[in-house]
Amino acid sequence: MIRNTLQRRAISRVFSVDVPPLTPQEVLAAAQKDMPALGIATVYRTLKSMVESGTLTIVNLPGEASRYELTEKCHHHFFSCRACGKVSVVSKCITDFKDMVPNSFKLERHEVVLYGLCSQCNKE
Amino acid sequence: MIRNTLQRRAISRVFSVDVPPLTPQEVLAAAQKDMPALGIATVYRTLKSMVESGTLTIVNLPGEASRYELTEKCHHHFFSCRACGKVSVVSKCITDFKDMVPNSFKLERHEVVLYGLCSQCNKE
DNA sequence: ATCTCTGCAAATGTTTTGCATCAGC
DNA sequence: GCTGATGCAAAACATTTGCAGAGAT
Repeated sequence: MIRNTLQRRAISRVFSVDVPPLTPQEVLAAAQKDMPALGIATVYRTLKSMVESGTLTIVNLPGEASRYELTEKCHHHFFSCRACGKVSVVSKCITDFKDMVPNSFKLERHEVVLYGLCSQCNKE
Repeated sequence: MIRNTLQRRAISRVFSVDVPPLTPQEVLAAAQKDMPALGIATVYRTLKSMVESGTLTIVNLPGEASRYELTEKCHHHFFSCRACGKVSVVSKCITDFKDMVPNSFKLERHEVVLYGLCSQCNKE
């Protein structure tokens, strides 16, 4: 059974507005405005349970700590330059990944990371 | 200028055979068979330069440390279950991602991570 | 009253960095 | 000989966990 605590409500509230994917540290800082005594361990524990319940989704950017965002938000895709390491956001999405997994799986979300050289490094 | 040292040759050799994506620790252990005094810092520094030169590619699995593999090897895609956390390998790959980036970019590789419920957790 | 959740601090694991020394070129 | 590369140890982060006490039900 999951209890409805002040801490969990403070953390949920952070994600109720329009925010970009956040790191656990950023979630902590934002939620501490409501709950100054909040600890980082609770943030990690709460984020994990919100991922398991499907409310949040982990966003993995190459070379960065995991970020979390609302599952319902439109997803992003990334391009990572192997030379300068810069990550850019890719808007277009060509979809239909359904055929990639067996029918017994429930496909909820996909994430695409493209690798190569960005326009800057491609010139040099 | 990049020097051709014993350490770099030992690390390169690890990747010359048919191996799965390796963590830096695994690379260290394998390369130490040739070079017992090799340190982990050198492994990290060498892996980074091999990624920048395009020889190696980083493979990011959700919830695991970064792994490295030869860029020329056929790529993999992953399915990550949000409930049990298990990661499975997806064989099929359907899409063409060329249209997702501007022409000024050089697209060399893509990685797809699918999220949802695996067949086990989907039943429950 | 029970039993989960929390905060703290310590432990764990990964990756980076400072620095003196070593070795390619 | 110059200068980049190495090994070590420490530092910097990210994340998890043990535990005793607080709080939700």
